Amino acid sequence: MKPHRTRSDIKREAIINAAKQAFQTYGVNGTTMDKLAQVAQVSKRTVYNHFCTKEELVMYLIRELWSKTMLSVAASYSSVQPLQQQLQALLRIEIDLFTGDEYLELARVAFGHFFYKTDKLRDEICQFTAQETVLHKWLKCAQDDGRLVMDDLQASIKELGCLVRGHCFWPQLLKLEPPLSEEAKQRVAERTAALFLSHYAVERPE
Amino acid sequence: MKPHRTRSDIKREAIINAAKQAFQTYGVNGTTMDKLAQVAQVSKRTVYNHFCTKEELVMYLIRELWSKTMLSVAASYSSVQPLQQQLQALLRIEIDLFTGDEYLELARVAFGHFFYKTDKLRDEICQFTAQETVLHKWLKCAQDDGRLVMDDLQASIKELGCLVRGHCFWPQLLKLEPPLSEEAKQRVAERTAALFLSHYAVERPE
DNA sequence: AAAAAAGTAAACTGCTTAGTGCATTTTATT
DNA sequence: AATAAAATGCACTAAGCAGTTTACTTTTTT
Repeated sequence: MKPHRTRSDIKREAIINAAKQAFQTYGVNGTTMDKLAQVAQVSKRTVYNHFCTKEELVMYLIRELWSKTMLSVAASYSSVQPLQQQLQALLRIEIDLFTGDEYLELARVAFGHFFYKTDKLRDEICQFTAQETVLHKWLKCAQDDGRLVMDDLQASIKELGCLVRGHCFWPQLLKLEPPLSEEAKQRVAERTAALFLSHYAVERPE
Repeated sequence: MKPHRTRSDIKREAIINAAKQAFQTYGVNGTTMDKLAQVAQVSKRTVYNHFCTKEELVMYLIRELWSKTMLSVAASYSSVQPLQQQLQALLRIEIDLFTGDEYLELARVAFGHFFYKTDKLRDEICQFTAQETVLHKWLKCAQDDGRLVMDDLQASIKELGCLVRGHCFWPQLLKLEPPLSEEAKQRVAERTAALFLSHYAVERPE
């Protein structure tokens, strides 16, 4: 069945796209509703017909993009595959998530908007942090299987997170460094897995 | 010789302190010049007598605090001390720098101000990044001494930086996590050094 | 074709804020 | 004590911006 995109739908989409782009480029405060309407090729009144206030538009964007980005991935531990190979693949998934345009743009809008409203930011972030469990589960399985020995699982997870985000998220969030190339992503996954495993993996000729 | 702090000096200092605090709390945009004058217990006109524009005040603060923060530390490699001990101490210095109130507050003001002016941010940051050489030098010495083997020195430095900043800078910058306690700082230094060395240090009974 | 729903343009309200002008008072210098 | 320098209070300008109102046109639905 055809969605039958009405004019209203088209206008709405134009507004959302314009907002996404403008917020990401100029920030929420730097984007006036007049400017936004102009970019969206839409009357300002139409913007207000779809979103009662600017804040509502901002929150809609953040939540909507967020849920789109958060398609959680399934991955499971294998007791036969080499750890390096498995961990590397897992990290690669995480890296791809962070380096995705959608994710980074969203993060920029959200952090820019919430930079001085840190309470709200925490609230919003709490609602999704539950997804961080893939790595967690895998590490636990590997530990139970006796192939990893970690005295403090939480700390080890954090170490992985720091390495990944430090390479492909924080510098890009502030545009201090350009986005990683495909090779660079792969390199980060490899090196990070190797570094991590050489500390936590038990010695065993494979 | 006595500095002879005139009233003018006192007022100026009050302005600077008020700005430091207000910018850090409410952000540059969230701090009006009227509010600032009120906090500083000073006439708004006096603020403008000391700083022609708000922007000038912002940039003064950032540059001034920056140079204060950047008292570079001296540290040298020893071929007899255990690597873990040396690296741990070096990391601890770095951690202390990042977790210092001055540094964090400055970073918040700067990032908040430059979040959507990334070109200017890069320009400003370029002028000080030369200081990142302490770790660099140490790693090179250890490598030349044959006790570390790193295929890519730059990448290894980055790994250390990710681990340190990921633990004690980024989350605190956005107030997603509270500042580290003294024990926590020590723990991060220990764990990070251990993780790093177990990958890059050559086997040798000490 | 008529009615309802949505969009448009432009002027307008109300509020905030950076920065100024000026007459007056306070502090520092000679 | 006289003069210069800095600080003050307060009204003011000019600009920007979220959100509204109005009178009118286009699209969708029935």
